[in-house]
Amino acid sequence: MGELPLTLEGEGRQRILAAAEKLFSDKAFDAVSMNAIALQAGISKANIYHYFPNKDALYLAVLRAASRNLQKLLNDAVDAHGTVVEVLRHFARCHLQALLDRPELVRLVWREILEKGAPRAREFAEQGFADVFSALVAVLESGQARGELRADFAPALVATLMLGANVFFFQSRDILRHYPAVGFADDPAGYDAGIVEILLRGLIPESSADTVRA
Amino acid sequence: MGELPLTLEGEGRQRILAAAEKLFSDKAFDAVSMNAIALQAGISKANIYHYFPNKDALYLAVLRAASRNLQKLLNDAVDAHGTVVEVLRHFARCHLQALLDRPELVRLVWREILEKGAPRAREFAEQGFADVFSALVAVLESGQARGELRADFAPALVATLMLGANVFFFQSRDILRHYPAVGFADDPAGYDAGIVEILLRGLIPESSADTVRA
DNA sequence: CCCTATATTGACCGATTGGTCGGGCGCCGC
DNA sequence: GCGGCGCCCGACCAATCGGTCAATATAGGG
Repeated sequence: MGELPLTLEGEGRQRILAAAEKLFSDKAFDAVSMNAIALQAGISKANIYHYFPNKDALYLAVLRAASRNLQKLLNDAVDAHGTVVEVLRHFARCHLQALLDRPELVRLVWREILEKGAPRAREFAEQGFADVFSALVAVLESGQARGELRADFAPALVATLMLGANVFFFQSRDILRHYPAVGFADDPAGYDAGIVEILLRGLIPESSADTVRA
Repeated sequence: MGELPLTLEGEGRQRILAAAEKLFSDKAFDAVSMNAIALQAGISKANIYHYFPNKDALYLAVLRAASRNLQKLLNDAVDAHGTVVEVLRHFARCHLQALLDRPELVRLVWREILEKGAPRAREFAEQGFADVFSALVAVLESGQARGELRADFAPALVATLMLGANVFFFQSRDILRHYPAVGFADDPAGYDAGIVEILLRGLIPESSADTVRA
């Protein structure tokens, strides 16, 4: 018992998980049949039940793995060094790149968050959200403490703004692409560079910035 | 033929549409059965087929109506007067309020946009997006032309940023609410006020704003 | 070689799915 | 009174759903 198998452990299990991940990321839970998963994995439907007790458990396992992988990806975007401004630039770019690199994971997890009627694993999907959000808030707070950023804004609000900018870009990229006025749909790095610059410097010309305060 | 009925026209039809709208906004297409819709509407399943040829047509009709209503709501947020800054403040507040007032419509339309596997009526759902986005871009452009806003940013980028801030807030409000650092989850007006202020004035203290340009 | 444990399968189950059909109910013009 | 027509329903259909089961293939250890 417990001896390490020389042949790939759980090779069949991984095949099933990969197939289910692909299908569940494209279509909703009820729109994906166990037959379709078996077909995609190249095995029989009954064989799935050798590894997973039922459809919900399989879905949960897929979401669990996706959530873990996504969380790891996104956390990599947070660890950076240098001035706060540099960290923010790095975060924005890496965060969006992570989303775009693994769109299946993002769609999978985000759909679970949006679904109002069937919270199968909502708390679990929210976990990835937590770490990134908290880390970003911490960065902003330290920026305020060091005097690199204004002290009169709520860090959580700016964190929401930045995350929202990236998530919204990810979600609506296909729509934005066929707008002539949008030149950044296929240039996520440029998008984030612009976003961060605007956030840092604002939209008001400096000469008239004081007129806003009234 | 064509005589106006004194009794409510399409009263049954409206009942079905309302029931379907409620269910389709909570759960995905395949997760909502015709039986459930009939039950919710208080009629028989067979009766639905007297008004709609099949499930897809019903869903399409629901999405059509929702998209139209949402579009109307959101367009109201755009028409405003005064300085560009005032218009932006008004837009942000009204736009988010519209989303929060009719969450069923938003979820319905937005799910259709996110679904990668079954574009039942994507183009149709995107229609609402178009008007709001264009209108917001126009506002920003006029602000630049009048010199009220800086001239060195892309209007479409800022429009994306603002819409994303609201949509993301709408989507993740339930998650944000149980973060202690977030005080604005139940104060959308305050959230948007903060967003707009940051966008206008930036995060950098004015004294050190020039250090960013390097 | 056999024995055991894991993998894998086709056939099958009851329940539910989207959709159909024939007929009943009620109202309005004749 | 009496057709006709829009509205509405219970019963039914084939197909598919998630899930079960008994039977096989496939290994590796003794």
